Amino acid sequence: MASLDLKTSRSIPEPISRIATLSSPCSACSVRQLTICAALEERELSEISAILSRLELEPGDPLFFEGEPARHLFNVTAGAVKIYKLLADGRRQMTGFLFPGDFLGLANDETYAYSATAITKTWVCRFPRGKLENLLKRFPKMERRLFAMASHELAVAQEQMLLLGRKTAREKIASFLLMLSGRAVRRGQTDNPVSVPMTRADIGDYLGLTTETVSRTFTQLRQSGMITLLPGGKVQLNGRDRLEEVAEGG
Amino acid sequence: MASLDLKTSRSIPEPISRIATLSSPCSACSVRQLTICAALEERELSEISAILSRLELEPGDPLFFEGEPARHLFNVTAGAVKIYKLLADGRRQMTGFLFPGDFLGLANDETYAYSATAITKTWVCRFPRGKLENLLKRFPKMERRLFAMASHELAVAQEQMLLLGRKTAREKIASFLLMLSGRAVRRGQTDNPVSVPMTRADIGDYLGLTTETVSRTFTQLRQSGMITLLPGGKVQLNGRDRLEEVAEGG
DNA sequence: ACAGACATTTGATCCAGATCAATGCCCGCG
DNA sequence: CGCGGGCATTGATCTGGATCAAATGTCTGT
Repeated sequence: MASLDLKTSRSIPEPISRIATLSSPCSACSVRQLTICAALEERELSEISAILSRLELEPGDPLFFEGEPARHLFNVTAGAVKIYKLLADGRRQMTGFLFPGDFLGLANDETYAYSATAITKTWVCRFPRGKLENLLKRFPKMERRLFAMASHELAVAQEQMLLLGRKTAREKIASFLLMLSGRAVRRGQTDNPVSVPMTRADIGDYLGLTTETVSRTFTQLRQSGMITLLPGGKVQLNGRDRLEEVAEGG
Repeated sequence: MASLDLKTSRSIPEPISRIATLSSPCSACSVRQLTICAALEERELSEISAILSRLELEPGDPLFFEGEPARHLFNVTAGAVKIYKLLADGRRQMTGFLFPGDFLGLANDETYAYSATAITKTWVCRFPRGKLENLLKRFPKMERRLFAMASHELAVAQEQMLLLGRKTAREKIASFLLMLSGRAVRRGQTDNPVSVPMTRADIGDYLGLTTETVSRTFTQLRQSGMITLLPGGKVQLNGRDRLEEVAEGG
């Protein structure tokens, strides 16, 4: 279970997450079309390049903690990140899993509303909040892009509320696998088998279930032939249509 | 329970929701400082006034349905609106209750991601999507304001995920009452007793509970002296601190 | 004031998923 | 090659909230 003092503020520990020495140019960024940077022309990329730092994170490294002053915004370029909120007694709700192209760190008041931790070895671009805001003022297209991404997040969040409030364990797991698969395909990766880089506990905290129920439900879906569990955290979906029917309560 | 064909698209039935004849000027709008219109100078208000229609809705009147083409955006100026998503078999998840100053209708793709219905007699300003977007381009401050409102919604949505996934019935109801109270105060209304204009069924669909559990939990909180149920859908909070402790699982 | 339609409350029972408890599996490391 | 520490799985049992079932309130319109 979570140690209870996760909220005690320490920010990114620079010794662990060292600044990448190789600054590969933004023009070569493989996920640029998925991020806010898609709003910039080739010749404008140097502007954003000038304000970002590239960080490399090990599994378990924190990006930031809930309640901390929100000094940076981040863009995932490789790996996977989990974002979550905690209750005082340690109960945890994962509010999202982030993959290459995803953006995080938007803060409504001046502090982060959630904590963020790398799941796998992860690379991120980090933008100082103030500098990025200045850039947004100069490039309205980029601001519009960011707004569009936030709107999309909002729709995803509402879908997740439907899942958390009204779906059964079986429906939740089916929805989860389809979500991972759909997101993989949007990033140009293989959608089947789907890579599931997080632990059963993390999945449970995302779906509002316990580790045990997640495990049992995977077993049950496997036994009914809808999925096959492959080594290395991969899951093969045997017939997306059947899973979709389960996910929507059919 | 919900009739199952709610998704069959009809949009606002104009006969029911008649266009207000009195177009009180935006300069006299009592909730202007809470909405996107707060971003405009006094002299710019005519621009927004020119593209909006004022609608008056009766309890139960729909604003729009999930899946419908998203032709309009709305601003609540008086009353209360519920927004929700449905599963195929009629299970419902309320994703929000909206009050004066709140904005709705943001759509990520070209269709609404949720349905919206008036709870009480309600007044809204309605903006055609395309015309509002043109205005946003001309008034970047307004776009920034809308973005800030969306960011705020996102933080609220994450808080709601924590509630849905990890809180007990008691904690959910306590959180709900505090949320209503906090929002009332932001609109300059009395925060205690708090007005609860929605039914037990609606509350249940918002908190991921059944009507019966909502009712029982209200009774339980009443019996432990933390709240008093007043006529006319009002609830008096006896000691906010105690309720807050309950809401955070203390 | 009264009928009818809902909304709410309360009671009895049930069950999906939580909790408690081993055991198995896998991988890194000495 | 065997040992130790996290996961993951599986089993047994418990329980919070769902479900099924009546009352009982409370508005609305006539």
